[in-house]
Amino acid sequence: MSVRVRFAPSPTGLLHVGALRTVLFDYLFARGRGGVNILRIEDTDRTRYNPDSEAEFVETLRWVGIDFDEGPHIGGPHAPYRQSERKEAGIYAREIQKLLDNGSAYKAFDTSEELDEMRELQQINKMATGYFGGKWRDATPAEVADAEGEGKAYVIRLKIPRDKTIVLHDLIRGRVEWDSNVIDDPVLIKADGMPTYHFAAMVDDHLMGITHILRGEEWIPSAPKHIALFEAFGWTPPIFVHCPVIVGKDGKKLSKRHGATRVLDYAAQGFMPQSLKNFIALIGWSPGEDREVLTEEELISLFDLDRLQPSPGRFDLEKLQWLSGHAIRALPTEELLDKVIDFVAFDYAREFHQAEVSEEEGGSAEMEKRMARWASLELLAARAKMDRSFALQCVTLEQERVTTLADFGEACEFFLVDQPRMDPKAVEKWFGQPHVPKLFDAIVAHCESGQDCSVAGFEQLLRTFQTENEIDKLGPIVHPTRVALTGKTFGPGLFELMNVLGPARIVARIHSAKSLIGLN
RNA sequence: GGCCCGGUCGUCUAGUGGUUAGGAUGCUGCCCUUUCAAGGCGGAGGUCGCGGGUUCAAGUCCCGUCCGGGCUACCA
Repeated sequence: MSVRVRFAPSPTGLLHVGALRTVLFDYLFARGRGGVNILRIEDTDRTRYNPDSEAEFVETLRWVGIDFDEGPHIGGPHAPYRQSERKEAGIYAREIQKLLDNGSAYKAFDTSEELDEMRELQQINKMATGYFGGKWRDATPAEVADAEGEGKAYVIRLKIPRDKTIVLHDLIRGRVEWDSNVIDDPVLIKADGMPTYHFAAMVDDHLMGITHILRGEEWIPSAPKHIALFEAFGWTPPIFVHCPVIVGKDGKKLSKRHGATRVLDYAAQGFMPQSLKNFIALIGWSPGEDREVLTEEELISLFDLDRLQPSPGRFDLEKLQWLSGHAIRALPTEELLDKVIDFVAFDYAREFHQAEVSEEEGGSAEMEKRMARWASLELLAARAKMDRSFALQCVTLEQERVTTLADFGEACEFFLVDQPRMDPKAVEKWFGQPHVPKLFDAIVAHCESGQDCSVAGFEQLLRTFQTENEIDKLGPIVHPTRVALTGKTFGPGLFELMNVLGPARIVARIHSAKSLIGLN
């Protein structure tokens, strides 16, 4: 039987990294087995419905490079793929009738006040809370008819069999069992006629021929209800795969406190999809053989449900950063520049860098940083348009020094502006030495006299200056020059950087450096 | 409270009765070098949550225990 899996988010908000991991596994598993990957929207809760959510899912998944074979956006043999539409099509009404007819579901007319009261009583008596029958599980047809006649609202519940052992065979955790007497009767159809998750998801999984249900481990406690439901229908359940969750640094559920949770925020911060996928896949799964840096193809061919781990994993941003830097270094420079240009054209990245930043994420200081970063990124993209080969040289020189696409703006900034921002500490440290004025003059003279401005030419210039002035190390020559030209004490090789900058910019910068120390 | 899941260096992990418990990240030292990176080579970091058992032999099997997490809605 060929593999059919589904990602079934409920459209209540953003697509976060925890959910991404589940879809990633779906996708990797389906693609590696020549299977089918399905997107289904579980919009059965009208109160929490968010109309922008589905577009967010589709957009995010497209960015990350996870595609589907069937779904609301592309159709398919089991359409519709939105549960609200499936409800309108009468699918759930048809299926629930089967259960009502065979006696495994019943109508319950309890009011929410009555249910609250029941739970309160159960808590006081330290009993398990839940609906274990009430007066409606075994009500006579006459009682039900009366209540319906009075026009009372009702829900339809599943009649969980009593005195049985319900067994879950989970692919990751093995056999898990429950005494059916501790499982309460779940609502299948709400009073408004909408199905609950329990009902809609399982009915759809069966109807759509889903072979493996991949979902978060928070679903384990409701698995017995789902198994009982399949039994009530007489259907064979799919294989359950309860994936471990991703948690924050403190072992608690991932939240804003731990950094970005929205997948698109990682896109906006300049991480490339492949790095994110590589990183996320490695939480809870490993290919063995100590392999970690994997291409898309390797991920797909190596991925296997058998190697999933049961324990929750923490989200380690530093490892993502390493993977990201690694991916950037592996890219041919032409391609890398294109990615940077695309990144600057990416609407959400711009919005992210220009948006208000909440206090817990760093407040106005962080916001200023982001805006500055974005400004320098736009400068780079603009330059690339006018003079691609210049931008390419800048990117090449910074390639091994950055971890995300977003880092290129700041890294390349000194190449792009008229006058770089000077680090006052660097100025103080390196401009005071006695040979510096003479050094600056030598550089200006070299540039103005049209001498060799290749990498080797600049190297020779500075090395000659060193020997002529009997300075025992190259550092005292390189550092002041670097500060004068870039404003910083770190960056690409000086000779390479001078070569890219060219004589005109060098002369201008040396002049302003001189005026900074009162020499002009 | 009840039910369920989990527990190997800080973190991600390899490991399915016999290994000096391996790799990666992070930290750190050295090399390279004009700086910062990158790269190369090292180092520290683990009483495999704890206690019992089974066994010649236990991270691996069994029991107990502790800690962490989840669920306990007409949310998903």
